[in-house]
Amino acid sequence: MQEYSPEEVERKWQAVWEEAKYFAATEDTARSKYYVLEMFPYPSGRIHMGHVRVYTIGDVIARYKWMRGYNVLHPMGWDAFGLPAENAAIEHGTHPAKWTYANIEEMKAQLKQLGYSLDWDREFATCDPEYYRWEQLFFLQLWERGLVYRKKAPVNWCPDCRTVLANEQVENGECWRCGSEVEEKSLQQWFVKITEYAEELLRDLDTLQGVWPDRVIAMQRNWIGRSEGAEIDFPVLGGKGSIRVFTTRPDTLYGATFMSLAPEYPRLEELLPQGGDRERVLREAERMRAEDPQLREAEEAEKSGVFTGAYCRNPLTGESMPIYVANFVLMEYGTGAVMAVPGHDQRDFEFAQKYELPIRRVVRPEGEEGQDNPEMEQAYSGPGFLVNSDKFSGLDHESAKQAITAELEAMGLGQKSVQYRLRDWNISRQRYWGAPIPVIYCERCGEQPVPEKDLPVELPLEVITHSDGRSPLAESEEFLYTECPVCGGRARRETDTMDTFVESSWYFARYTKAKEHKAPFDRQALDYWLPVDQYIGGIEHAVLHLLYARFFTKALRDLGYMGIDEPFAQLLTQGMVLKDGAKMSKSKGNIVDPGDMLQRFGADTTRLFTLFASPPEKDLDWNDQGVEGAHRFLHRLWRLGLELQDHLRPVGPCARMDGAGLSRSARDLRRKEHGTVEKITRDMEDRFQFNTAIASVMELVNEISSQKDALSPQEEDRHALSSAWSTALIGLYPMTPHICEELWSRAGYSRHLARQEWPEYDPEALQQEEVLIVVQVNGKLRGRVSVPPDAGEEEIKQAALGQENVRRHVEGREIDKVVVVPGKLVNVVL
RNA sequence: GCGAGGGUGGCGGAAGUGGUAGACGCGCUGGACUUAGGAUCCAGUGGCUGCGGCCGUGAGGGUUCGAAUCCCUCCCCUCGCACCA
Repeated sequence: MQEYSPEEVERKWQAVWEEAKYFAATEDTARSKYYVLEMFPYPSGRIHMGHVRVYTIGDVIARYKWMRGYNVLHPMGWDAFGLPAENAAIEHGTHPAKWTYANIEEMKAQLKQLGYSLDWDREFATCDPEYYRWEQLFFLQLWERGLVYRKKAPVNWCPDCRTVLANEQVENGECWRCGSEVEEKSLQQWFVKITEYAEELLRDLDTLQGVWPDRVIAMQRNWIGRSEGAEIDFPVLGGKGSIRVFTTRPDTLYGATFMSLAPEYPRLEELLPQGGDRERVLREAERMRAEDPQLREAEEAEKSGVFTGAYCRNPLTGESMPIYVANFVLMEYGTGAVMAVPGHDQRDFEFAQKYELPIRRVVRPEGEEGQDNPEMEQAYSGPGFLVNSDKFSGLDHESAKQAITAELEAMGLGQKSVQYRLRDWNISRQRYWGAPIPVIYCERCGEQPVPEKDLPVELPLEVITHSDGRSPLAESEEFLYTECPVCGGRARRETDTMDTFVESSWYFARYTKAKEHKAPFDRQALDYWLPVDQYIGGIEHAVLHLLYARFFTKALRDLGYMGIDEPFAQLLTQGMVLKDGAKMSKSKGNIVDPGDMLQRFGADTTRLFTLFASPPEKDLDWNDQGVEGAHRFLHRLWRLGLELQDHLRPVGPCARMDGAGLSRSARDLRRKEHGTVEKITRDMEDRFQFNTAIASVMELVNEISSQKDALSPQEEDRHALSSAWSTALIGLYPMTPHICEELWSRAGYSRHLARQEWPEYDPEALQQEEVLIVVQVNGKLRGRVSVPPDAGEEEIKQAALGQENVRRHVEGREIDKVVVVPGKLVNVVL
């Protein structure tokens, strides 16, 4: 018998699929479309197990949807701009472009070896000017609409990457990419007004409920950080205007006994009274500003501050409140000034204790009636009723928020306000290998957009990259100097490039017509394919790529490019691939290389193990013995296929047949076959539980193995066997397509599995000839009886009570009642 | 602290609406075939047992004829956010 040779089988079928362009999508509006997409890879060199996992999951879905008759789009491309290319260029003396394209070739070959059903006709790399030119166009159009602006601002600087980072790209004060500690720098940067969409980004999360993982929704909600409250003006004594604060607790205004300002508060100096401690206060504020932002922003950090000598007036109590500078007040959030309510805010409480400031209860918890002025040991931030609040006393705190805000509004000293934690997206990067920002600086005319007809602003390829972070663009005279589009005078180009997250914010839309050269999109193709029906990727992009892409979709919609609000109808976040319980890494030396796996076991085994070892969203601990188990199963499948092939008829899966003409074994086999279809369809359709789908097919294969010799040589039984075998191959095909195609053709089929339809099971074939009834006595398992499926309750009951073991347990005792669940069990209660 | 998700054999993991806990696979044990096997095949495999059973899904309580599943109290783990006023 011929040995199973994955290499041979896989090469053969990959060639067949490629030649026939089986997986090229066409805009066929008559058919329902299904767009399945995995987050595209950065071409780092070779693929790793994380790639194998995500693309395998996507491929199973794509192949399954093909079988369900959908017009499937399953494209692939390259997130090709980015820092590693520059670093590699410096290290190996090559050019980022050369390095990148070489990597793409290598990774593409590996993806092909894995047998993914990708539409390679739509492939593109984001570093191609044909791609990023449209991004430059979007930049200009967003700018025109006021959604892009330039400002000097304190930004996150990664000293290792030698570039700035957006807030989303800083994790615990460290660079998301390299882990270096982020520093603060003040630079002129380009920002995209994502905050303009904060409300919509938050609101539309509701539409993703149930189709996106809860935690991703939670993380985005958290990140956007909407807070409802009021802005309140506190007049400064001495006629120096007023200080505006934002608070979520206007109900506690009567408890505001002092004011805290951020050390960066811009009007600080003018608020200080003449003479006295001016210098000392400014020095203290300076010291706080210099504190390590990491430490300063930690909750455990010691609260400290300095009294400014100035006072403001509480607009409702009329009391004067000392103004402090406090290290825990952030300039970036709200107004940079906080009304301090020590009775009901723990930070203010600690501050008040330290500086001996008055602490007053204004919200009394339920059940503490009469205790309006207790000795407080900590702040109370819960619900309750107002006390010590003049005419508002007695109101519940929620109504008091409304009432007090309304009162302030009437006085002209406040109004409702909503604040977000989300900040605008800083997209400037001080790097070479990215899409140039299409802006020209003219000494006379200032910042000017590059005219659309001059796009793309191409990244010059003849440059030298430096290890010291000098910008090659600033050194390239050809790139740098240009004419001002307004006055024609000598002008300079912007030398910063765009954050690479900009490219990945719209690539999914470009696939709908990747070869469109006159515009970013073909509207018809785009409307047909979008949104992505199933998106798959890592959880690490919960507030990075996934937030940016949602924002870009809405922005492009408003620019008139698309008609959708959300880009990804369903999201699956796959778990990590671990080895020995830890993330794979070079330093730990626990890397499993997909290349090795392909060589030793082939694509089908690698895919099968990856899918079988754990459900997609959970982490997967790589297990070499598990891989061998998967390989063993495929060997068994192969041997079985070769043994059966000459006895099979190409009757198709779930073939119609007369149950009465079948032997007992054949009927059992047929029931198993149809039951398997029912089970795996559910697993594939609703929950992407590929591990249990595989387990079910394994059961069917085991059943075929054990029944095959008991079958009669008659035509009817042979059909049952053929049908069951077809179903097994179809069920496994999305996971292990090569071996299944081969065995399928050996089973006598001429049409390939790639074009085969998914079977429909026949509920009648599921009918049991006898059903096993479990018999319990007082809830404990005491026996089993077989009864006809249509047996009535009484009949089942009698059969159960007739069981010998059941009789023994019941003997001599009175039966209280008998619970009969037809088709399932009998419980005799004594 | 807030938010999300989890705790089931030696291991990965199964158990659509409460109804035989442990499917499928790994590992392990015994056997067969073999010069040999880490190949293949067969049988077994939650724990304890006086072989009648008893105990078992993080702990404790509850609802129910019946709970991994529902309710209450608590413990532990993982991830995310965290001085955001």
